[in-house]
Amino acid sequence: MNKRTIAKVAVSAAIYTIDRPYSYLVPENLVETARPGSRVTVPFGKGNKRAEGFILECCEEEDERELKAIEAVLDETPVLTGEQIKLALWMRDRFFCTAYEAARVMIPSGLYIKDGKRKIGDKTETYVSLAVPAEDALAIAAQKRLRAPMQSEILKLLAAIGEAGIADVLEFTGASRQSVNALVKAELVSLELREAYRRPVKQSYAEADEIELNPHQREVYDGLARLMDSGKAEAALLYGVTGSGKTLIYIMLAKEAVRRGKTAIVLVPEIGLTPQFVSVFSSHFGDTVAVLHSSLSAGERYDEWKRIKSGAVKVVIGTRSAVFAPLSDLGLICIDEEQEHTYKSENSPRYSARDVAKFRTVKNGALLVLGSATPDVESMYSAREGKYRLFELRDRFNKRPLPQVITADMRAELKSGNGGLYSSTLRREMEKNLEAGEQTILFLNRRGANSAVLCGECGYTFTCPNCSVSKTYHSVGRRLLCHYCGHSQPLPDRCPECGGKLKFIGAGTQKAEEELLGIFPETKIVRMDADTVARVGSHEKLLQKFREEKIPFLIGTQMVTKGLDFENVTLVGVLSADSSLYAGDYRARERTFSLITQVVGRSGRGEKTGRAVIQTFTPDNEIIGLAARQDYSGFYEREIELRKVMKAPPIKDIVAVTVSGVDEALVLRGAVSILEALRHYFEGDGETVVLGPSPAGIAKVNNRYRYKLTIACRNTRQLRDTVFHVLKEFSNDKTFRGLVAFADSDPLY
DNA sequence: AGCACGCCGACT
DNA sequence: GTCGGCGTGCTC
Repeated sequence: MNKRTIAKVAVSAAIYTIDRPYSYLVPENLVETARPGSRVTVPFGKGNKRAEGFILECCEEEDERELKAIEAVLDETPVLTGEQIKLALWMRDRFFCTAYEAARVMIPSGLYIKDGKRKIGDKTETYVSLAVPAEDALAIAAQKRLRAPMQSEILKLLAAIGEAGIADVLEFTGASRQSVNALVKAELVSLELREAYRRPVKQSYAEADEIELNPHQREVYDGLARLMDSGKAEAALLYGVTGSGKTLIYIMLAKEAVRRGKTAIVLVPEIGLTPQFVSVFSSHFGDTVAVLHSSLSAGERYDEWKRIKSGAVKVVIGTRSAVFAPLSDLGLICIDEEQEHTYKSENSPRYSARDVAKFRTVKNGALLVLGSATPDVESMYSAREGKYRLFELRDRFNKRPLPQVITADMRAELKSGNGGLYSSTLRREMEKNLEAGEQTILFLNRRGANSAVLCGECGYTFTCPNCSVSKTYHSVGRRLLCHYCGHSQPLPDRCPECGGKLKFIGAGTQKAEEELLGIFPETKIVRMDADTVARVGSHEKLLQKFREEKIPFLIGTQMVTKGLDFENVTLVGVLSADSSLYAGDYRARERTFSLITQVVGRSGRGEKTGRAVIQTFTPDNEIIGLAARQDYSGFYEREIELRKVMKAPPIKDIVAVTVSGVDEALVLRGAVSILEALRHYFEGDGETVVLGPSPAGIAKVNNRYRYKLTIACRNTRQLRDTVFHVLKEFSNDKTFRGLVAFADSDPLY
């Protein structure tokens, strides 16, 4: 019997219900390069279609089984680390995805193959260095001063700094490439072609002063830093009101991790927050900071990833997927605003960055810090149960008092004949601010920033022909498009039904701006929505304008709630506090509380005390009252009681199963069949409840109807195995041919 | 999912 | 006789 080298491969063509490590023969000539973590191409299925895969494991086997062979190895060195391979297999079990899908989110798309060639090439740069000792170089420089002044300058520069990129050398000395060539010929300097990195971060940053923590921050920092001593994995919830200095704690902890030869990841909830984090971290960590998020160009992302893998990076900052950064010796992961739903992926792999972070910190004996001003009820519950260490920062920076909050009753406004967006209370406060030359932020509690279009005469709306949603208007190219399937059409001049005039609705920022101009005709306003952001290029630029030109008003949706730190903002207006309250899911109250609390915290971050006006039609609503008082613990106590009654998380876990297909009746029958199968398996276990089917939040996407089942359970290995089993049986059931079913742990809705 | 194998009806 | 319909079952 002969010994063969076998590779276990995660294959791209394997769908969820048939996914497992597939064994392939490693041909003699590939034994050297086929290593765990490398990508390969393999034949798969009856037609031996070419598929891509990741090698999970290599082993020697005495086996007679007829095996197919690996076709080609795509990487000279493995793209996945050993830890990432383990993580991919864990994600497969935990998030109902294939190992290939899990592995694929860990590597930059720039690595992907097109027409047999990599899309993104490696960038190289020529480096110049001295070929002789520095003293000799200086002596020669002195000789050459008159005959070859440029060469002389280059030698002096290199004697001072050792080596530099050729572009920098030429720019700094004003020399031309000929001078460098002459020096090379004279064997005084040498050239070297080196891999260069496309950097998304500007290279120059002022070095920061030492951070000085106040006694309270110091105490919290010491407690957290002590957790790093144990060498065991630890998880902590850092609960600190807005402006209490959580970012300083992250920086200090990252410094401590680096001092111990470890590395750190800092996650932020949205791209808009990365620039300010990157700039403050760069001023402390210089070039050893890398940034990862989805709006980097493919080249930048690829290069940051390479730089991280090379070991040159100590601190990675980024959004959700940055949790996969291939850092070795990970010592710390901080997740800022940990309650944000953006940490959960809505498409496969449907992972939660918090859970992935937990996995990685446990595997590395590292520290996990979840930071928030309004922690997720589930995280606070874990902290109170002793699963996380709890740390609190109670004081705002410089002991600034919290803003004074006024609730404006919009019912009363309506009765007294004010049907507009601004209450008399808010108008009065805005007037005061205008007079005092102070700035105001107005927050519209709406999701997203795009607007829908309807006919002002017959009420015709533009709905997507494939999905059950309204199309949104994009000023770029003046088109209407569907966010779910991408269906797009030019905006007609008139209503296609009655020829009436079209009206823009939606986020309402435009309307809020118009009405505000009606009240203060002379004033300047910065409006932040998809339209204006697209026009100026980035929302950074709009904020800069607001800050630098001291524009009196900033109007926006959720993008104004986070991270903005403007000293001169002393008033915040929440125009419609109620609108997120009645979404119907168990997280609606939590989202509303968190949103209002955060936006109110934007006020009064400088010397002057801030004010906030919360406008509501339900001033007696408990959540609005609690947010107005910034009373998180009051909110938590009530909410946890409700969750106990509702058997919602954290008391129970939720796993959702979604069934989709073109034929709505069949989808419904399929969902019922899964429901019955699940109930059959969970019969008599006393804690698992299966509810549904109900139409999904967006009932139709891409002409496919979607129905959902909700399993309230303990999300254990055994439970997930059962769900997997039921989904597998379902996919084998011919009566439901054409339907697709998938499961999601802790879905958003 | 995607593909081949296989067993029944209308064609040269 | 044979081309091709899509029902069935497997994927190293």
